Amino acid sequence: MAIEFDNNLPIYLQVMDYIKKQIIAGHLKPGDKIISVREMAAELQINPNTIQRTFQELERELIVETRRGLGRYVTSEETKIMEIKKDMASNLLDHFIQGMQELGFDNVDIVKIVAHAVNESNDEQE
Amino acid sequence: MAIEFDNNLPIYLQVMDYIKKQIIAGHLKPGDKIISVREMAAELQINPNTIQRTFQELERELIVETRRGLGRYVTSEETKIMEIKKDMASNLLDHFIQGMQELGFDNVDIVKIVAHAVNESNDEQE
Amino acid sequence: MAIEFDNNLPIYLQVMDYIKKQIIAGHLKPGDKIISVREMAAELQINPNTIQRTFQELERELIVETRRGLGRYVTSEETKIMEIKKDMASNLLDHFIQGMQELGFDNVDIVKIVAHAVNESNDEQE
Amino acid sequence: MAIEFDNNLPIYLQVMDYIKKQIIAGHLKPGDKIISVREMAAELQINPNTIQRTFQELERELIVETRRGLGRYVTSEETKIMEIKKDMASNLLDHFIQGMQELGFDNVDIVKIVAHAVNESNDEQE
DNA sequence: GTGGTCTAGACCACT
DNA sequence: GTGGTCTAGACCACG
Repeated sequence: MAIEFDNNLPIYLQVMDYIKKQIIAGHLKPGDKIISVREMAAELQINPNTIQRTFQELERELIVETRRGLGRYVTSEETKIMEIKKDMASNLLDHFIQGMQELGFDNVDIVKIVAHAVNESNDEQE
Repeated sequence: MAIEFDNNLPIYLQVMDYIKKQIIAGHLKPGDKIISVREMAAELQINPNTIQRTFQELERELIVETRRGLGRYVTSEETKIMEIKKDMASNLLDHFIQGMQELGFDNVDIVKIVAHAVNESNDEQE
Repeated sequence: MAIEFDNNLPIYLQVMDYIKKQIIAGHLKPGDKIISVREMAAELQINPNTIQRTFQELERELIVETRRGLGRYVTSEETKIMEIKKDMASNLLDHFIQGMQELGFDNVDIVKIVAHAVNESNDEQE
Repeated sequence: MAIEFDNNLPIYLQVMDYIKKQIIAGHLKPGDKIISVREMAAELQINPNTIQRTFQELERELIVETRRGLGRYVTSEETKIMEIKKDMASNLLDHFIQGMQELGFDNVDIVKIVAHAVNESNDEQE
């Protein structure tokens, strides 16, 4: 449950990312109640206000909804969740490929490198 | 020549990255003289203090060296440059693969997605 | 029967307004018995405590009176009701005119705009 | 420069409104530099964080833009400003007319009342 | 000097 | 108990 924080990025953004991934991975399902701000703050060892900020932003992105006095819930719109997954994947991909190209790798290299890395990670799993 | 800045990341880190990529891509060669802080500040529309900070860090990483009275130069150690390239590529790769796995893509998916994206980027270039 | 709540305003104030309007519009007449807190809470999808608070305030404003063991009733003083109507209208009017003036509309503009809006609303009704 | 705050509405929303009106009224012109968060906080006797929140929202609405280390500026897009004016006027109008209708005033009444109020305010000015 | 973020702790409306 | 807002004061990156 602990997040490894990157000091160069606002915490609330990193927690947003963390929660989005929890949703996409299915650990938080559409319509699920989300633990309270105070609880999550305690678990992640972060100030409640920072968690509050996190959810404020997630709510603005329609990923989460608040019910007065009851708590917060994951949006029940499955399409929204698929959309987030696509967006996040697409961002990762663009960032990676553009970065590799700027480092002078050509397309063939890039595919090879990924294939190789993936095989290694396979070996580890076995 | 303008960098698109991400407001959520310190500018000096983004400029460091930019310069490293210039070196690795060969636009700045080992031993090359680097333009002055003021010049670069003007080009990138950034405050000279921030550029100064950038070079301080690059110097700490032994990528750049200052010769008193002469200016700043790219390190002439080619091995150092190869090392940076490897580091940056490795960071990109790890970040990408870890992220994709957290989103629930398996290894086969990941390779497919990259291969597909790379082909598209080929088409654009033609 | 559902109220559209403005999240930025206390609910009990919004329900007070709603009930006052019901009285003024004649849907609740002087001396009428008011449905129970529980019933209203269920209808408006609000917690009974909040409805309770609403009536407390309405009682303080002498718009509603509690008869022990019998329930709550709309005040039977017609003058009181006229007074409320005048107050609410006057508040609406002041708020509107002051706001429009702050936006730079002069008096002639304001009358024109209202006349125009009212005609449109006429058309819709036909 | 002092705002009369309504205790039932978040301060940051009231300050947002205040600033929008300043812009629409021309006291803040497109492209103008806005006084610093700390300064405005001192003037309005509000905590700087609350002002910060105000501008965060105004920036999201594209009414204000931030230049790193330099300060905040009113958007230079005049169309945006006209748009805000129209929105705010339209909100005021809708709120007023709907409210009056709910109080049982018909369209003719409403126009009469506004015309009368406006004449009074004219008399005061003379 | 500027804005951006974070912590700490408080009060409120609502369930 | 929940979330929403506000205050107070701190540190950081940037100019």
